[in-house]
Amino acid sequence: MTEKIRVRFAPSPTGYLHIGGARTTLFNWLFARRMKGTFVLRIEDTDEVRSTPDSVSAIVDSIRWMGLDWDEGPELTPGPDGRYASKGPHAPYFQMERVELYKKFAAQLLEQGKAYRCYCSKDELDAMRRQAQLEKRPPRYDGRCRDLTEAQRKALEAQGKQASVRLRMPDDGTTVVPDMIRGDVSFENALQQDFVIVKTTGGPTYNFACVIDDHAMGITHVIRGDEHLPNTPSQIQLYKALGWELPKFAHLSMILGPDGAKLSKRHGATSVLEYKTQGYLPETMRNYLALLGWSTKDSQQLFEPQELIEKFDLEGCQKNPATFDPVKLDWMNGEYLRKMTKETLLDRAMPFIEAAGLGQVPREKLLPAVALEHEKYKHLSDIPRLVEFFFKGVEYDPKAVDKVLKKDGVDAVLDGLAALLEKVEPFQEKPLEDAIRAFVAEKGLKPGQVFHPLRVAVSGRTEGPTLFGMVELLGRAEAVARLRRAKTLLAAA
RNA sequence: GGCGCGUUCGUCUAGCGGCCUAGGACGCUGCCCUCUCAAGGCAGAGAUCACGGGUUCAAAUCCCGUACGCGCCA
Repeated sequence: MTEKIRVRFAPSPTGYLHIGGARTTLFNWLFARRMKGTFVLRIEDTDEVRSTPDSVSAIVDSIRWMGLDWDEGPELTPGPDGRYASKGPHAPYFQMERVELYKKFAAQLLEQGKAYRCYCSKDELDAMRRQAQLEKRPPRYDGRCRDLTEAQRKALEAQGKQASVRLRMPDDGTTVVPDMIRGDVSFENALQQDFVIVKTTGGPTYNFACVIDDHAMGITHVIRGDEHLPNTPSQIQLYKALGWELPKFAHLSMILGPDGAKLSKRHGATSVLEYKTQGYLPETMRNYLALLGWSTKDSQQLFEPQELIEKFDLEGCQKNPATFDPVKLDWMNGEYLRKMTKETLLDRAMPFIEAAGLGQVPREKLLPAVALEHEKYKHLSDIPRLVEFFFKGVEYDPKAVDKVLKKDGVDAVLDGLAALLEKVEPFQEKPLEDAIRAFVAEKGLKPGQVFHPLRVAVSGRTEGPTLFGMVELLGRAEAVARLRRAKTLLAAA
């Protein structure tokens, strides 16, 4: 029996959950579910100025909207004070509530001489950096506080100097990052600097808190974005200094915008929740994001939810970055929309239908209207836009009127049609079609000469659902009224 | 600037030494279906596998350089 795997997603609550974070969450979650392991959500809120409770909510809501869940981490909803409690055996899962732990290990490292206090001020460090650059040396900390004597430290402290704590890095050799996606990546220790683990404020740095928690929480696999790869040798030295076993690392390639730069705001929507409001489905997001940087041997595109879990593996992860393609996302969302039953489709579209002011329309009227254009939707938000003419009255598209209605003979056609629709019995798709086709033949016209004006008269536009189904759904009174209205429109022109 | 990562159709990717005249998907083009728009079906265009050297009987696949892109540290 192998060790049970434990993975985590560890966002900083400094904004919404963006696409890249969502993909990292998804991969961790898929891996955990696939391996029957545990998925931990840990909030890295050590950046006191930028972290906000709202961001925690945004992240929690985003992950839940995607249909993902965590086994340990914040509770699903905040308490009365707006803060989230933690659930799970390694609680708390907010780093600000774990500072005692970091202090403890910092003290231990200090005591063992594996870390030391550094009294350099920001100005001194800046000067050091400039000097190094001038001399064309790598701009790294020179280790000047490494071997201060007790007396020297006392003196500096007497001057009121604040100390940070730095980890002593090896002077030579290399640190190898064994990565499940990219293989062994090695870094020369001589080029690494003694990095800060505790800031002058007393707070832990990202790299420090991260290592302490990953170990404390029993994380076996660290699956995270590529941008953390250069941090990893430092973290590995920390594991060594603490005498801890390394987790397995897997660094995911980044997601790029269409211009090849890291995906960001200027490329359009980057927040997961924006995709929700734009009418994308969580299942689409999961499927699409899974394919950004991962694939099966046969390049399968569409996956059932369970299938995605069963087929996901780290071996299928891509080393090179992927460009986010909104066009393919749209296609995929359309696929998922088409796969739904019309009932489900309507249920899922309800929030959008209500937002469009159609909440009062009875479900039995909505359902056939929505179903009529089922294959056309790419977003849930398309639905109200495409069906509202059934319920809100016609808005004539001037172009359609010009092109289709303002033609010789249309006037008579509309008249004839109105008279015809008064009589067709029953007022249903098939009898309507038969009657109208008979009308076409009787008048010696081509079908298009009747169908197109009818469509525009009744819906206001040249494209839409199947003609006779649409007329049936409109009902006799409304259809006739719209034909007459279109006629007056013509008369006015 | 240093270090690291990456480079297969416009995009996502398959490929892990011979099955590749480089496969699939989105998009694109054409045709079919058809009352429009879609959806669907069929067909097609599209990648000298970044470039240059090696290694090998044989390289998209292995090695070394170069270029470009990106990231991290500042």
